[in-house]
Amino acid sequence: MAEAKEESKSSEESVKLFVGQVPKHMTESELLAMFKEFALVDEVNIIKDKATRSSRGCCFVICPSREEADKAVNACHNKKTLPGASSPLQVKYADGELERLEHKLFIGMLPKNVSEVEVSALFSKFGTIKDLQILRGSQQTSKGCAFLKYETKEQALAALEAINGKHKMEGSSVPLVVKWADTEKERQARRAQRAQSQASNAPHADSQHPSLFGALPMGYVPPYNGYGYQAPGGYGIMPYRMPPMQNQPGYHNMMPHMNQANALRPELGPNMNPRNYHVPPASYVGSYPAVPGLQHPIAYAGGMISPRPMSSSPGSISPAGGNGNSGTSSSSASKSSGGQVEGPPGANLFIYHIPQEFGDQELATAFQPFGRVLSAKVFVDKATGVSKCFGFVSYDSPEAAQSAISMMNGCQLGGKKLKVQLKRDNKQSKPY
DNA sequence: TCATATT
Repeated sequence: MAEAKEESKSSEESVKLFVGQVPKHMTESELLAMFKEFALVDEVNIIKDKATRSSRGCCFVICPSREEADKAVNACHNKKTLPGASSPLQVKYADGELERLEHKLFIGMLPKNVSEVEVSALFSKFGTIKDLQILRGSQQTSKGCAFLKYETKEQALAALEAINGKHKMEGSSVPLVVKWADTEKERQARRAQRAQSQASNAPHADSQHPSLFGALPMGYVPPYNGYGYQAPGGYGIMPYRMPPMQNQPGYHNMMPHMNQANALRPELGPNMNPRNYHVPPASYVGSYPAVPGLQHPIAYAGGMISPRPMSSSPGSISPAGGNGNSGTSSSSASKSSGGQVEGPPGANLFIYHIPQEFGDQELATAFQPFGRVLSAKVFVDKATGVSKCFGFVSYDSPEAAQSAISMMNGCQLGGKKLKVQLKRDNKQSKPY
């Protein structure tokens, strides 16, 4: 009441939390009310899909202080499951937030023989050092870089500006590098970037000098011309100014090399692998409606699927009459900016033991013959981009899903047998 | 082995 209207109070000490596992139907006020039971909260922002404006199932929560933020985290993270969610709330500092709060510095180009004491002596001129660690390898040998935390951002900034590129430690011909430490996100990006270039380059190309590599900043451009250390060893700085990472891991571009996999690509056609193309039972062929480019749904049936009589009406596998599927695989399945499209109850499949090299496209293609595929998603590890070998396929009808189960469950694809089941249903029937 | 998503 007597409280002044708090506009955007994104002050230095307010803290942003990221919250996952938020049911898409919840509103910001509902969430605000809920979080206020546990901590002071200034604001809740639901994260929405740019295109559809619908909730992406997560939100940001702004707390006035770190203490309040911690209260919210401790009370909610993995502790509460909101109605309709499949797993408990995920409540954590938003990307970059911890780093921003800690004003952590990275120090590079340290001579290997320099110890904590010497680093401390130099940097304590700018403020009280809260934390300092020199990175060391197996024999405790210094990696030539360190992380350092001050109590305040101002102290860190002062040190950064005074020392970066300017101060040479005794016996060193090269000035120290001081920059804001990478955020977790940047580290992940770098990791993924490296994994990717490793996958596409010859394995001998990675002979970077480790300490130099670690010292080179990715996003930070110093206010002066160069660091001074690029000349001596002839190491160019240029390669480190990388473009934003490509989120598509290299294997997405790999052609599946198994013959069965090729058979899954209508655009390649079964004739690419005549030896692997098995003529399907006539009854099945006859019952399958003529769809351009899709006339070989049984290609992978060849010897792989136990020839079971189709007990359900053959018509039920019709891919949603007259869809605009003009032949190639890349049409209806992969659309929709980010969010997965879910089909009606009973039309969504969970699939396990998907071959490692399959991506969304390949999965969609594999399940296309049984009906209109609304979405197909293979799950990949966030950091490495490696497939987790499971995923989801959604159809527009339960009949299509049943057909896919009967044809594809137990089907040997790659090394293992597919497991194809109805997706578990998390949503409880709406109470009114 | 069942949707991990950072305005």
